[in-house]
Amino acid sequence: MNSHARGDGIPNIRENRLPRHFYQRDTLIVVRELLGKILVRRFEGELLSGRIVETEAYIGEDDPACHAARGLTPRTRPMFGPPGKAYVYFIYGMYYCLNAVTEREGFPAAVLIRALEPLAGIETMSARRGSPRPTNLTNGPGKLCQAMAIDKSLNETSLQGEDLYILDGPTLAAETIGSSPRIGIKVGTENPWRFFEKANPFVSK
DNA sequence: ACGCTGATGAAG
DNA sequence: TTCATCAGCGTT
Repeated sequence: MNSHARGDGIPNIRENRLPRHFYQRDTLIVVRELLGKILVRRFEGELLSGRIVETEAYIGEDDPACHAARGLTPRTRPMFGPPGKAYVYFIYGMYYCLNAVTEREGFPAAVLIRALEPLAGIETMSARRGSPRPTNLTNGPGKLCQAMAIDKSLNETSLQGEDLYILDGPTLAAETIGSSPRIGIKVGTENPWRFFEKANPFVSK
């Protein structure tokens, strides 16, 4: 029985979680297919969720913008590990960023989740963000982590677990996906490895 | 355009 | 131990 055929009208959330093999593929495929999927965070008994509308790919030790370009260190270890786990890092002294680890174990790569379209738990997320407008809640990698209470305690946790996971959803049509160089980096700008849903107001600035 | 803020890794 | 760097954000 699949998740749409339970007969009780309640989606089978567990079975809808993206499996590990979704992530164990070419990062340039995963970075596009993650658009439209649903990021879910269980926090203090409440489910906070949002539809992924912007992502970036960081691919291997030869990508100068990838943290793994300096090799295996304590910080970058999650990217060298098995796919389907979270890589959460602290940046600029104030913010966290969430990545989904991709590719086979031993090949360091990940997809940075840059923006969400808020779905559930909007009241809680607004309060955590200091009550900004809905379009200013999760339109940036640091903002969405603040809204969803994602910090280093979730580093290296499975994305098929109970506290943080990504649900399957319809893959976006290619013509609705835009791309550009990645944001905030000074190297690797020749690669247009940022992807976003065109004309979506929840994409970052 | 700039200041906030602290982890990170390289240099010494 | 110092130092430069930094995949961000908010305010100016």
